[in-house]
Amino acid sequence: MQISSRFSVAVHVLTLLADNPAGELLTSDRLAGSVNTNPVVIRRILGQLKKAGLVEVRAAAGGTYLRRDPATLTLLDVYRAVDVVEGALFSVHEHPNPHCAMGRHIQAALDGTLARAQAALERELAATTLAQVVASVREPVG
Amino acid sequence: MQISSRFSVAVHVLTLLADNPAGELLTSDRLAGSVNTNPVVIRRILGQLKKAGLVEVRAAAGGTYLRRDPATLTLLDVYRAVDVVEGALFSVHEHPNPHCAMGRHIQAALDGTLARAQAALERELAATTLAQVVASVREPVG
DNA sequence: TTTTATTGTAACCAAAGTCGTTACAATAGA
DNA sequence: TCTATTGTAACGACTTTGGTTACAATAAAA
Repeated sequence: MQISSRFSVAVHVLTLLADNPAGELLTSDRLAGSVNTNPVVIRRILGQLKKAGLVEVRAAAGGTYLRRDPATLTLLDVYRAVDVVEGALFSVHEHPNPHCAMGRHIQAALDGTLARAQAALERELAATTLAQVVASVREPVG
Repeated sequence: MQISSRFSVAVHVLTLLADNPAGELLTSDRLAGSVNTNPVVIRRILGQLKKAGLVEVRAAAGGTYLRRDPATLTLLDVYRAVDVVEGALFSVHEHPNPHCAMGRHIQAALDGTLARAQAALERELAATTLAQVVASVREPVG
């Protein structure tokens, strides 16, 4: 099982927007061209990014532009925006046996442990900004 | 999207085994009772744990016992054993547009970033032993 | 040897999520 | 008014998950 590519596609799109000359809009068709997918897939993701305030989308002779400073926009913001993991990353069995005290205690102990692992993942995402991604794209060596 | 409960069920089962008086076997029926699921689900998971050398399973008047020292068995071992994430945790779009250099570079930069996030998660899992889980179950306060 | 409890595994199902696609109304700039 | 674009609904094919039934293989015990 993998985390939906919605997240990586969103970062891809935001990177293109951040790299774009200021003020110029990119259409879902052009963005889809770079990712190589269907424009509707891109529009669905743009809808989520818009809802989270990361981009502004214009209809008609339209397109999208970035609404946040790439230096302060972290991958955790994107991760949250596209709603790729709702709540807990690790699923635990929903209905533990209520008659087994041992079982209940294990679930509780496990919850804490798994939450720490999830937090480690999110800390790493929070430590990476869109500006850093753009920089490493421009200079593949670094 | 969440990581399969196979992983948390496996840790649950191993915790029960570690807490069990030495030498005594637990059947899939009893283990299923604590987790509150079907014995076949447990047996499927035990099969993976056995394959990875974490447990020994006996047929007939059978059952399962732990084969590794809880103090050195980490949650990363379990995570790997149940094969809950094959390869990369984050999926990236499989077919980037080969004609878009920008797109290709973004994919490469993204791969590195996402691999770091995954590594952070796995480091945390590797830092937690089964013995620690057992201890926190026995003493819920700590 | 026979009996018996248990494992190992195949087969099937319903539910959910993903990703791509077609279609079309709504929008806003020229 | 014309036109390019967005927003969204609807659908399909695919995959994974978790539960269930069924039954042969196994090995301990009687």
